[in-house]
Amino acid sequence: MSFLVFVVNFTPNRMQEDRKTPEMRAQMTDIERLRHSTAHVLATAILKIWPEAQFAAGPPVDNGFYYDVDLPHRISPEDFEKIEAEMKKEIKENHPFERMEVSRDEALDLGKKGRLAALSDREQPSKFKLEIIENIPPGETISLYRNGDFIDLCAGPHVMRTGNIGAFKLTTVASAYYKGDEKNPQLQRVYGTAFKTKKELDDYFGMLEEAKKRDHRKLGKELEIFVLDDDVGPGLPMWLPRGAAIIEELEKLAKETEFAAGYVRVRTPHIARESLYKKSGHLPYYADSMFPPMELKYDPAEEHQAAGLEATIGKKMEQIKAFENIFTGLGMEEAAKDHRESLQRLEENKRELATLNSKRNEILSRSRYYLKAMNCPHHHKLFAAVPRSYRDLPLRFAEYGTCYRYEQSGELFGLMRVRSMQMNDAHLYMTPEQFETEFNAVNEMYLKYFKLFGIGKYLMRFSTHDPTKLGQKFVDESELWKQTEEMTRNVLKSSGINYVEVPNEAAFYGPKIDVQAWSVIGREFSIATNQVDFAQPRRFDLRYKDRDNVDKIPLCIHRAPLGTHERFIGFLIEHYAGNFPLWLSPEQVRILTIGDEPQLLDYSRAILDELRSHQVRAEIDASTDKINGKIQRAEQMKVHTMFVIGKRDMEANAVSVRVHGKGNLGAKSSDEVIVDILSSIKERRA
RNA sequence: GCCGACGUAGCUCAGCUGGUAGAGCAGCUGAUUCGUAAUCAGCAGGUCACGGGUUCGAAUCCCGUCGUCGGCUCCA
Repeated sequence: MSFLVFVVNFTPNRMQEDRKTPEMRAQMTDIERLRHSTAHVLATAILKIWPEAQFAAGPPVDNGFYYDVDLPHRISPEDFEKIEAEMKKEIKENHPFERMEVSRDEALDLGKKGRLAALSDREQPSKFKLEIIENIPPGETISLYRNGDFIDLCAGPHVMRTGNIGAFKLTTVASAYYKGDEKNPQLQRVYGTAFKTKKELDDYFGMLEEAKKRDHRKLGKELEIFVLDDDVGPGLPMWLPRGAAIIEELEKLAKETEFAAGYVRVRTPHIARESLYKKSGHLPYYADSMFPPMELKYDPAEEHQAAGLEATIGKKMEQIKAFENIFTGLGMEEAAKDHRESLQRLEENKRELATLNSKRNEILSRSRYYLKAMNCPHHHKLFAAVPRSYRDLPLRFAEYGTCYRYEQSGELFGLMRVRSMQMNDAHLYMTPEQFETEFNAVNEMYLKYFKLFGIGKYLMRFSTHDPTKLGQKFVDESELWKQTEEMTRNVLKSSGINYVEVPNEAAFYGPKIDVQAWSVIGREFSIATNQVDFAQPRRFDLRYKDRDNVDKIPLCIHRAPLGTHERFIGFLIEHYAGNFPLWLSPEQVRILTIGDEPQLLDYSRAILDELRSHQVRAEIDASTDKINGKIQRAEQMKVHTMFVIGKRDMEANAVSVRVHGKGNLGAKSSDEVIVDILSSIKERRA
């Protein structure tokens, strides 16, 4: 497990993208400094091969560094050898990294001459570097770094000499939008990594190899947990029996936990009319993430009505046009005088038209159905279905809801990013006074789960809104945003939970907390979420009657401590490397018989039946393979416990126990072993 | 969605610069009766992702589509 450490970095990416002050840069660790210097050497090498290359940014990142370059030649991994050879030369020459401080004008002058991020003056200016200079605040020192002929605009810091770079390797080339904005052109991003010694570099790649063995896509296939089939569709995983078994266990866990915490379970359909998502406010903010709607045929009455409206609207449009033509011919002021009556009628028509249009839209909207991308609107309808009193609150609706999101094709990734998912969802409705207790209880639920699964490295991200994006990305309720964010921040502070605040990442309906964890592959994922919603209860006109006999709007929390089955199990596969604890193990016990004598088989089957009668997922391998072969196959499938049963065991009323990863534990009384197994499952032992 | 790479039997992979497919494992059949990580033999498995094109001839070269992967953007 120790090799997990290298991927863990508690700084969220988004914050790294912010401009670093010179003070922050000075805090660069030794390894970051080394990698940053290697990025300069990379640029030097690329320029030796392609002098026209234009460089943008070249920072150190979690496991290495990159440099963004604009170059007509498409750099491919086949070019790496050539580039690395140039880099080695540069390192061998052992140039010092010299820092030079220049005035803004000197910097601009060099940039215009194409001398920044270059080996010499060039015809084309260093366009990206010039832009960076523009963005350096007035008071700040502008510095250049030189190694050999290469001069770059750079705040540093660097290692002393290129020769200090002990070992490096280019890893991949990908594209990246300039400044991370989709609207900007794409640059080529060359990635590499560097270490002080060759051994550290080799160890790093060794660790990557180890990590690959845990990849949930690889293990998921080998262990027969899930499949993705092209005919079913991209991002639509199907669960094989072994995967479904894990799902069953997670649901059991969630249902027990939620029941004990006072939740009640509800069930809702997978689709809903467009009108529901108009009401919830999802359509303007979320439509891109939803599958396109299904259009149903109107029923004849509605169709007739719609056709009628269409005709009426057409007529009105013509009338208005005719009036407008007249008025523009005469000039409005005169028209108003002469045709006051007509003008009034025009206004009337306009109003009528608006009404008719909205009626027609409503009819159309009622014939359009969406696959649900979230469960909240359905749950809100359930809240509204029955008159609620303050005595009913908090009310906690839980459902393992099935949702469909139309994720962009490039986002799909094994089980971690899919288009169909089942969420450990619940919506909690409460009075403002109950908020703190409820919110805390949800956070505690996560922590309890994480302890159970042995998830030690995680980060709570508190996402808030960006006031400049009210009405676009976030509902336009400035005051309520402030209030709920303040409320949430206070709860977090007083509970003492560690968290980082991430601006501009809230849900459209309110601030949220995501719990981020790292897969062994080095990717970060939100696996759990806890979101405040002040917007939807208003939109759905949810109310409860308070003590003072006044209708009030409840506050809502959306929460999913176990996230979705897809992502959570993807995460668990990598977390456990497929070696699930007994309670989660898809196949908990496999009985391996030595030989196939009828008496022995009877004895073995009786034990199988006993296990199954206690809901233990048990199988028997009564094939004619040799015992070593049976063991090999069971071990490969990572079956948790094996009962090896031969004549000797049968005569002693025993089984020989073998546990995956632990080997042969010797013969034990079968009754005792079963009791042990049952208690391990019941207690969900690690 | 964007840029790039890749796509050969259920799985893991061979298949040179074009001459119309091969191994191991898994599967099936039979033999083997074996005490803690593979008993032996035989059989069967492929429209080389899909659709066009170049060519006497395409798994191999070109174009397009789909999918997967590495990133970017986005997210549970």
